[in-house]
Amino acid sequence: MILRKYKSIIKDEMDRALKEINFPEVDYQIKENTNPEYGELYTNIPFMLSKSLKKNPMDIANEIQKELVFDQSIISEVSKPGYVNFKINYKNLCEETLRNEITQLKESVNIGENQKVILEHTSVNPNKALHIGHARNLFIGDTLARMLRFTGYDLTVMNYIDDSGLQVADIIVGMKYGGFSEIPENNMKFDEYAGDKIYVKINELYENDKELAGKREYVLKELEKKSEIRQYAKEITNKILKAQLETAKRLDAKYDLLVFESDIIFSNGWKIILDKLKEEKIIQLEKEGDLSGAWIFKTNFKNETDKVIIRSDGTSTYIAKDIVLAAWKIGIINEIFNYLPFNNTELLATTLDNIENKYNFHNNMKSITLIDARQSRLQKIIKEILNQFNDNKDKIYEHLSYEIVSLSKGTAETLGIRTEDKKIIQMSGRKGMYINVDKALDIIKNKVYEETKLRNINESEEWIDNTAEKISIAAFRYELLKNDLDKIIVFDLNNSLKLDGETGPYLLYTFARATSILEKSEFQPKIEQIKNIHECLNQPHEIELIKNMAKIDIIIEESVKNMSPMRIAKFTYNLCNLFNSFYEKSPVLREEDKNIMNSRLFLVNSFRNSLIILFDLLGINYLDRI
RNA sequence: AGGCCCGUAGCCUAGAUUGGAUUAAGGCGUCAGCUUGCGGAGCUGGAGACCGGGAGUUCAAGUCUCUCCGGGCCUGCCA
Repeated sequence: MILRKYKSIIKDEMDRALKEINFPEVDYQIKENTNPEYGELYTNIPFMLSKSLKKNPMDIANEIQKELVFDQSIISEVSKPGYVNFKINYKNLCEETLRNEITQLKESVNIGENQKVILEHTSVNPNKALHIGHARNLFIGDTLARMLRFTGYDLTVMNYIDDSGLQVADIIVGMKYGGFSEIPENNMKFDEYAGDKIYVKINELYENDKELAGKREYVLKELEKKSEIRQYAKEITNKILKAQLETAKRLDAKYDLLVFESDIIFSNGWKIILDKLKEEKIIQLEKEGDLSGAWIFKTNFKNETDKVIIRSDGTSTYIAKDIVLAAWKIGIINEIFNYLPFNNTELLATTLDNIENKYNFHNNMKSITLIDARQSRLQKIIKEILNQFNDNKDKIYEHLSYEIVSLSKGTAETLGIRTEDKKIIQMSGRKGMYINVDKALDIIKNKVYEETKLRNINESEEWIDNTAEKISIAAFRYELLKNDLDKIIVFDLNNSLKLDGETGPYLLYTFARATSILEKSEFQPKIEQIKNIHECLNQPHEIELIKNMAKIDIIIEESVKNMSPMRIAKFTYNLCNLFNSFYEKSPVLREEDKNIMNSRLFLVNSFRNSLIILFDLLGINYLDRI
């Protein structure tokens, strides 16, 4: 719509010109300039051609530039060692940017073209409450989901529920044989109760109670049969899951589909996959050695040990279920589930009940699985196996990896964790070394509540509480999104209580400022009523703000292509930063020249509209006042 | 031991895809300012980085290659 449009106009004309002068084809790009002095865009193709043409870049640049023909909105210039720069007429850029409309923007960034994609995130074992590491997964996943939908993908967001694993078994052992009550004490949230009170304690008890430890193996086996214990476990895990989903809802994450591991186990999917694996000789029966009698997958990777898929006793390993799930996602096998609303909500869940199937979630063009970096090896193996199926053609299975959240030494110590000489502490659900999402949020909220109250003494208790809740979530969300996926986040409670600088509250504050101006102005000007808006908004800080707003389409496109929520987060922060400079330097309501005032007002309104779009992508609820 | 990831001011973090042109950008902290002015959860300015070390490729390297150092993770017939 804006800068992206100019980029493609320039690219087209460049292509034409290069063909005209008969230059060899190279894969070049139109890039953004870091220094606005040289114009908005440039190309470095003269350098790329310099060698093969045996000419110096400056001459090539001149040759190209002479051939280029644009209308008055674009000026091309050659500068120093051999760049061709493109300056976009500020009048055009300014007017087009300020007229930003969401429908137009969506159209211009429609890179998905309705392609069917499935995104899995969260996927926390239903035996404990979400901790802040899970929150990172959830925030990244939910933000990606918003980005993919915005750019026109036909997306399914799924949450995988491992309801038959060892971790669930621990809770069942605790309740059935360990003497733990099925009802939490003091109205504790059920997921928190299971995780904090049972999971941690039962693992301690195993140390000295061999019989209890034996029960765990028994329960685990029963979970894979249609047994009474399985039925019981289903009830318990559903209660935990509901509690987890309450937290997810508080964090503003939305899912379309829950896939239960137990439904994979009891479906015919595994049999189909197993036959295919054997038939296509992807796995093979080991005849001798340590793994004798097991079916294994030999990896191509250097020095990797072979992966057991079926144990010598005939049972399947954990990875087997993942292969079925992955194969289902990209349509290597047909639909194996039916679907029912979960807990009477809009959220759907898999079922094997024989009902009419109105939905179809398998067979996606692309599958994105968001799991932390520790599972990279396993995911690599799954991808490798999928690649070997004959009927896997052009489908993409992608593991989107992100680094974990660790605790700072100080924060770990406040939890009573012995840190010894370690600088950062890895969380562990089993050892009870973690910070619950709800608790972390409550701590942040207490602080935000005080700050909000100070600034809004006349507001109702309800208003303050609701506002504090929203600000806290924005703070938490931004905190976990602003780093790139490959960076470990060291979580420090004191640090996350910061409400200024590059934070969620700063974004909300900026939004409220912009809103406040618009509320106080008597009318909203139409751009047609303003004379020469580009001349009224011609101070450096105004130009910089507008030019950055013009980049929104490019940023959204790049963020999606690189699966980078961080890029949108940083862009939004930068835009707010520029707006606050504008706010200090260009008074709006106090400006005496009516035309200038209206121009600024119009800018404020456009900026606010841009923020609404960006906040929506980031999952931040905007507030007109904070 | 092998594989993957990280290393940018005191601390944290950007610097995208495919190397490109200002004094390498921002936040925290620190120092100095700004409010009878549209919300100070803000703004302006200062100090603070030879981008972990070294070598290489290139007209051009924070960015690519190699190597070394430091840190993290993974490597189960557990899930």
